[in-house]
Amino acid sequence: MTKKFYITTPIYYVNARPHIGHAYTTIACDTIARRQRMMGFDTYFLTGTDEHGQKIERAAQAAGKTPQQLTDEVSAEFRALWDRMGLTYDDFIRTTSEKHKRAVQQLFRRIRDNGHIYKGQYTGQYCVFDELYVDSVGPGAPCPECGRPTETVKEENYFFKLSAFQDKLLSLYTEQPDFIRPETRRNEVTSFVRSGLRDLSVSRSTFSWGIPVPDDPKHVIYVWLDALANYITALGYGSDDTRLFDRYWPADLQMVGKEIVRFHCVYWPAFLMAAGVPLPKSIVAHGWLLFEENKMSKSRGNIVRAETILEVLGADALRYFLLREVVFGQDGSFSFDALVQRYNADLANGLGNLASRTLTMINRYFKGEVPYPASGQALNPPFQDQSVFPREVADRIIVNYSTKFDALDFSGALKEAWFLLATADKYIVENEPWALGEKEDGDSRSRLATILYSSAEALRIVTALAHPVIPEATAKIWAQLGLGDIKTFSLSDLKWGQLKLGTKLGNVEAVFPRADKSAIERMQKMEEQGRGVPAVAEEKPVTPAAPASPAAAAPAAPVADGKISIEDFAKVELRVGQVKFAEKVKGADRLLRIEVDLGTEVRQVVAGIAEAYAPEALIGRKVVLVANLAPRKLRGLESNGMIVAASPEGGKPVLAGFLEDVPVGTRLK
RNA sequence: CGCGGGGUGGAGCAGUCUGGUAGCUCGUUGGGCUCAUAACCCAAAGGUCGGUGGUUCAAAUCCACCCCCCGCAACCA
Repeated sequence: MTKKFYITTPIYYVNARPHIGHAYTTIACDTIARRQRMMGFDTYFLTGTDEHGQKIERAAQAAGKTPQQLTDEVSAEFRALWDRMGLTYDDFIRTTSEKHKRAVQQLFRRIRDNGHIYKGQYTGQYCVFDELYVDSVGPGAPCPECGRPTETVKEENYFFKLSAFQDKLLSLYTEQPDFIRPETRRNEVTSFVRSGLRDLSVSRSTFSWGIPVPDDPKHVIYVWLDALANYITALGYGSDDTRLFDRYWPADLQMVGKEIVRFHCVYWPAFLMAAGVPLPKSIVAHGWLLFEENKMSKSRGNIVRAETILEVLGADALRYFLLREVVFGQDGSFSFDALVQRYNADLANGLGNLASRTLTMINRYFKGEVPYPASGQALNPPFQDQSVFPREVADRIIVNYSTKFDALDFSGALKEAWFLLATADKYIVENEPWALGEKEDGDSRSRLATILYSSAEALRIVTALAHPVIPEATAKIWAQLGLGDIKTFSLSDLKWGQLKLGTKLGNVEAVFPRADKSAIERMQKMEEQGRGVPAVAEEKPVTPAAPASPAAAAPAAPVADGKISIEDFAKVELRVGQVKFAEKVKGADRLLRIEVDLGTEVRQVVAGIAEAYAPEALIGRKVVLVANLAPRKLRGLESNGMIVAASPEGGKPVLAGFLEDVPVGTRLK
């Protein structure tokens, strides 16, 4: 019986449009899934979208859409991008599907019937952004996760007895160390659980965009319970047809971003225990992708979309870069420069060039047929040592590659494979096949045959190993080697010497044309054009995982090219004001309390410019004020407007002003 | 005492858990080769591994203290 392998990505929250961070997670899973298939495992690969919750409800409202319309759109975008990238998921689950909804209710019932859910009263602070209850803080306190103000809620809720699972979870982490990888994340989770777990509210009655609680439809089920369940509902848990569930559950590997480790490593196993469902074997957390050392965020305007890279360099380039450049599990850095450099050095000059030189010579010297190595087997030829390819290097690399790949050290595994490429390049130069090609004698011919056979064999092995990572190009090289469809090759059989003599080569052409500087410029330009107006303050990093991106107003899709209409601009009321009074806000480094005369009234504004301006220097100065901004409390002081300043990256703010005199109160337009 | 991540040749990083000759990629310089996508190969220069102290036969690695940088938050409507 073949062994099965079930792998999942997080389901992506549809409040953010897909970007390179989502792609990173999904590519990693796709690569693992491809390798498992090639190794002969019965593999099932799940991804999808998470579509419920208050954030979505509000975002839809802001965009003038129904929640279903919004989620339909964004979910389709994810799916379209995955298809365009050729990702080999077996199912794409949506939490708004009927199948999922019924199954989640089924799961809820099971947990409740098992006595792990009770009804209680909750009064406290809630962060809409993180869909998180915040314990032991006062009204208006900032969310400990994201810092946004929490909202006070008072509800009658259903509670899950999470506290009862503390010991079971701790022993799970101890007895099954691979349950959380890498180790640093396991330590974090362990100390979190050890510090004590509170019962978890698992229903909401303040909004309706969710799955109704069975027998009590005033409530909807907590989005995380809803979302996490996707991993089993997609397999048919809680439905009439549980064949997939029986075949694939428990999951072998569940990939998550480091920011949602807690949900997957604490809540998820607790829910499953409560329902009497077996636990997944391993939750693997990866790091974040930074852009040129900085976090990607909408407000920075430095989010990179996968489409740009696909367009210019292709999916393989992106896949290779992400898996080779980033040490898996740690944060990694993305930049167009680094991408193009990797592409040229490793793919064009490395794999592509070895394929090109090897295949060209076989075509030229042996009319396109893989030549017979000397002495029949080529593997023990009578030449001086350097004519013999060091096949033990190949044997060792096949083993090392597997070991590292299985430990999820993609970068290390690829390094191994590329060492074989370098070995082959060196081997070719040392043996100068082009010189032998000039000669007609039998010895030269058989030496030449050995050399080219060996080069082709090294190429074949690297191609097979790299196929899960760069599927398109390796499929082409495989065909150029005359080996047909690489999908039919069984990776577990890979070893030196399998290349059949006399194999007729396919058409040879470059698989990785070199990229020049214009590629970088093109990608940068595409990103600039693709960027919309930065949404409201949105500082969450680009993370692939579920509730990744945020802010209610975010997906209120701007006009296609990111421009706004004059009407949109007119909504912002900018007026000239004069500073009447300014003082430092006590206990704050950067804040000034400023009274600004608008002609018709004097406003109190709190501005974060104390580092750049002394209070007394501001008095009498004319400034530009956003006059119709909603009031906001800062350090306990109400701020009624925003003073406009240039905010250089990393520098101090510089106030906007006028070179000529303007009357106080004048509107800017 | 806010949380987290870092400080290793010019650049970017690995190595730190499990002490034992400091490694990789790119770049630079010189040379070789011409089969190949101006690609490939060889060689060289370049590091007191942030600092101080400790443990040890031995410290980039373990311990203590300190300095600096970057996110995030407090306070940037």
